[in-house]
Amino acid sequence: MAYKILVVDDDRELRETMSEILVDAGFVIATASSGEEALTVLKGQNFDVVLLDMIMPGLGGQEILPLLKRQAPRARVIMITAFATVENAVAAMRRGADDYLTKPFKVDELLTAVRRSLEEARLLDCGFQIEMDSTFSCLSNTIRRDILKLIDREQRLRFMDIARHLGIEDHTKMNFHLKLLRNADLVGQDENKYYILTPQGERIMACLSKLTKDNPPQ
Amino acid sequence: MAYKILVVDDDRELRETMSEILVDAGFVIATASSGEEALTVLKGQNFDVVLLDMIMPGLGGQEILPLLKRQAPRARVIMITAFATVENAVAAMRRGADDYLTKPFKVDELLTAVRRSLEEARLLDCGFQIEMDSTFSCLSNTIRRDILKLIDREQRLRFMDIARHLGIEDHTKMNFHLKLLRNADLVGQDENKYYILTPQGERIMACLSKLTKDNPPQ
DNA sequence: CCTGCCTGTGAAGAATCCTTCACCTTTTCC
DNA sequence: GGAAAAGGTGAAGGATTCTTCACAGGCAGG
Repeated sequence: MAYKILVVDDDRELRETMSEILVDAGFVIATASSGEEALTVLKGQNFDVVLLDMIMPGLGGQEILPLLKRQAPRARVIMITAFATVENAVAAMRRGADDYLTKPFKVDELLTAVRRSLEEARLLDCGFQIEMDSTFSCLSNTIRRDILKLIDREQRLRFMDIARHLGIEDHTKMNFHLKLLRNADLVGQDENKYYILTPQGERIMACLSKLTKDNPPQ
Repeated sequence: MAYKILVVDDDRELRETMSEILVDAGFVIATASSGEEALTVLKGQNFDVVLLDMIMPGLGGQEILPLLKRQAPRARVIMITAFATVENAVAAMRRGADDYLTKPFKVDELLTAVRRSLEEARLLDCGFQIEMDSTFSCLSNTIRRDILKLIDREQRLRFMDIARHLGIEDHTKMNFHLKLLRNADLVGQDENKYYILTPQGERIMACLSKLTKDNPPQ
């Protein structure tokens, strides 16, 4: 399963050079000579990485970056420019680029950046093959979300601590919800039976904290 | 409700200058003279923005950035350095900094960066005051997730299109789930009764697409 | 007008989820 | 050792959620 990379550059020669390097390295390549063409190509297929020139006639890299991210949110984007300033680089990253390469670059730099992006994508995705049904049905219950929030804040808690914190006097009820959380692999227990978040649980909470604001800045 | 900013710098003079500027601008400031101290301060309270010097004795900005993000995922981090190269800037952004400022900076640059970060945080948070129960209980059901995915892909669909796409022969069943999705404000209908995603629905799907990979790169 | 299809409602029953109760084992502490 | 608290199980019943069925208005085309 070779990784697919889209090379977007108006300079035909550079496009072909990059393609050659990447093909030699075992990647599957498609090219586009403009931002508009890139968006069309992206409609048809999924890419793992997009190499995007900043400066192109018509829509430049800066302009299509947000469109591209919307079209293919899972693709990693590496911006390429000859015009490297700190401000430009920061601006590109702020807009959602994942990495930034300055022309001229060495073959190794290109390959390193691509491989690193792929590696990061793998880390992001992977281990994250969630059992959606159990995960979301866990999250659909207020008590369970409160338990998660509490453990997330306190790091490690034991059974009765959770019950008291949340004012749940019936411990069998707690147990019922804790069991569901354990089955969904969102919480686990350490060697001393303290309840803790699993890695999955932590990721979910990180994601959740972006969707809510229950501690608004006072 | 003034915004709270944490200034982390080992240079006392600069720390005080920045504090003064920011206090004058109406922010509430705390300071820390090292990475370690910053983490301790962060334990006690929530900050909206952290200004973080890259180069400090002991733990430098680079090292504490991930710890800081873990400790306070909602805080926006602006890195500060005298040693500005494109590589450094890109590296800092890749590690999770939200912006990057080079010393020496003008008063305006500092204030602009801070205000922009706050603005972005507001955009991220806000409009996103989800009704969690209904949202998650919607997402906990496979059929409803499939409906969302389908609408997300096709943009606009009418009732029977959805039913046929998903192979649901009983339309009243579809209707039941659609009603829940409408109540949770995840899908809506346009003027021609086509079903579409609401802004909320789109945000949720964007978030979801990061958590799953149902179109793995072939 | 009538027929067929699209879209929708309300209600009854099936399936699932949540709570509660009775009961049990393990740990902790006096 | 013994009492109290912690931590856990299984089963019964109530509360929700999901499916199914019967029914109906709106709208196209013959």
